[in-house]
Amino acid sequence: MLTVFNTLTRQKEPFKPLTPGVVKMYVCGPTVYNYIHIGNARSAIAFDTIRRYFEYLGYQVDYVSNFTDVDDKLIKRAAEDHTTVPKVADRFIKAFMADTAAVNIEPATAHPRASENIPEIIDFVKTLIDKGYAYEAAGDVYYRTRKFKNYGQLSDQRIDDLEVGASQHITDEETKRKEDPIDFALWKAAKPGEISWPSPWGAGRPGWHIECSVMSTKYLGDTFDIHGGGQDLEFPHHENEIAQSEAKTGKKFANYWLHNGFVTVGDDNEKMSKSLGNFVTVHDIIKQIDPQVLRFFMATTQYRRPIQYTQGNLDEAANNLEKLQNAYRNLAFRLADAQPGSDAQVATELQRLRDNFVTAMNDDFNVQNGIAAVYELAKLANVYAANDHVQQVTVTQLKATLAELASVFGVRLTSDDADTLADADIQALIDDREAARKAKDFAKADQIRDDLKAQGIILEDTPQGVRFRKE
RNA sequence: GGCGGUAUAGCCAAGUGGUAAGGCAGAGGUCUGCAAAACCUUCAUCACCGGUUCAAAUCCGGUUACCGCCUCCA
Repeated sequence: MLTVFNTLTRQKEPFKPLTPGVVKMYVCGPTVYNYIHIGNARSAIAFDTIRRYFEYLGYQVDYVSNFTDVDDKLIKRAAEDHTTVPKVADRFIKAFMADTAAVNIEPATAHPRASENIPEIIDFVKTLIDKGYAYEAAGDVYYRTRKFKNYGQLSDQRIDDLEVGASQHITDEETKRKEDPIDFALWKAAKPGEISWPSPWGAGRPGWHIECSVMSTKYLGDTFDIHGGGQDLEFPHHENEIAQSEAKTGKKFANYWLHNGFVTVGDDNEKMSKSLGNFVTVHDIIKQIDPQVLRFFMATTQYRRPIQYTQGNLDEAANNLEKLQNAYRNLAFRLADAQPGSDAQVATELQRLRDNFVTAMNDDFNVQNGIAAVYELAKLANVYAANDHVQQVTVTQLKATLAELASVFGVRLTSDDADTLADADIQALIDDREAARKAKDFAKADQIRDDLKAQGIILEDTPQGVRFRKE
C-alpha cells in the first residue's frame, strides 16, 4: 500500500485514487521570465520521479503542469528586452523544455499556459462574483477571503494572525482598494501599455493564483488526486487555490497535497531564490556538469527534504551513478559469453530486492531506501558477473531490472560505449597492446594504455578479454 | 509574534521501544605483469538535560542550534 504525506492533514495517508489505476496530478510550473534555476528543477525532478514511480506501479498518470506566462515579472522582462510578453514567454518555455529534457523529465500530459485560458479564467471569476466570493474594485477583482470559512486549512494559519501580517503591507494603491487587507487579486486592471484582455471589468489580466485553479480543474476535473509544488507555495498560493476552487465548485479540490523541500546553497545553507539573487540556472550548470548527475543527485533525495547544493554532494552523486553504470556495463559485457539457462538463487534474491524497493518507495517515496535496494542489486550483479560461468537469462534479468529501477529515478543506464568508440584505430591499438603483453613488453603495452587514456578511453583487462569504455 | 521543519560517523543518509541499513570518502586486503573494474574486511551509541520502561536514536517534559513560511519565489 502506497502512503503519501498529505500537507492537508500533516500525516501519511494511504493513497486512494479517484479512479482505480489512474492518478490525476497537477504540479505548479514556473513563471517563464528567465531560465529555470535548480530550485525549479528540484521540484520538477521530484514530481517527475513520483510520476515515474506511479507508472512503475502500473498507474496511468494524467500529469498537468502550467506555465505562468502573464505577470509582473514577464512585463518587466519584456520592457527590459524591448520585446513583448508572449515573445519572452515563448523563449523561456522553449528553454524550459530543453533544460527539463536534459535532466530526463518527461513532458507533462498537458502544459497549459495562462494566456491560453483567459475565457475560462474570466468565467471562473464571474462565478465567484456571482456567488459573493469576489468583488470588483476599480477594474480589479478581489477574493473575499473571510467569506471562505476553511481559509488557512492547508497552512494552519488563523485568519486573524494573517491580518496582522497583511496590515504591514498596506502601502500600495491596490491594497487600499481591498475590503480587507488579506483579500487577494483574481483579476488585475491593466496599466497603460500593459498586455491585457477585455473583460466584464475592463481591460486587464489574471491574478497569479486563479490560473492554477482554472487550469487544474479544466484538465483534471473539479476534484483530482494530487496537487504538488514547492513548500513556498503552500501559503498563500495553494491556500488561495483551495479557496477559489472550492468556493466555485462546492467540492473538494485536491485530495492530496505534496510539497517538495528547497534547495539550499552555500555554507550557511541559505535558501536559494530568485529574490536573494543566489540562484544557479539549469541552463548554465549543465554546461559544467553531466545533466544525468544533477538528475540523479536530486532524484535520490526524498522530495520533502532539503537539498544542499554543494560540489561535494554532486561529486558523491557522480560516484554513485558511476557505480550503477559500471554494474550495468559489467553485466552487458558478460552477455557475450553467457550460457543458456538461469540461476534460481539469483532470481530469488532479485525478487527480494525488488520487493524491498517497492516497500521503500511505497513509504511516501522513500527514495533513500529505494536506492539502497538498487545498490544492493548492483552488488549482486557485480558478484554474479564475476563468476567464471554465467547464465544468459540471469544476466539479462539482472541487467533489465537494474535499468528499470534506475529509470524510476530518471537515470538511463547504457552500455553503448562500443557504438560511439568502436573505431578501427582504437581496436588496432588494443590489438597492438595485446601483442605487446603477450611478448611481456609491458612498457609498450602501458604506453598504449596511457595514450588511450589521454584520449578519454579506459582499457580494462578481464578474464573474458579486454574491454574499453569512455572516461 | 503566529505556523512549520531539521539535529544520527569526515560527508550524504536509513532507522518511531529491543543493544545503530546503505552509499561516498579513508584504512587494510583479494584479483591483476601493473592498472582499471569488482569483491572482502574495517570505521558512530544517535545536539544537550531530565523522566517513563526490564529495555529508547526511537515515548514524555525541558533546553540549545540551524532552516523555512507568514511579501514575488519550486
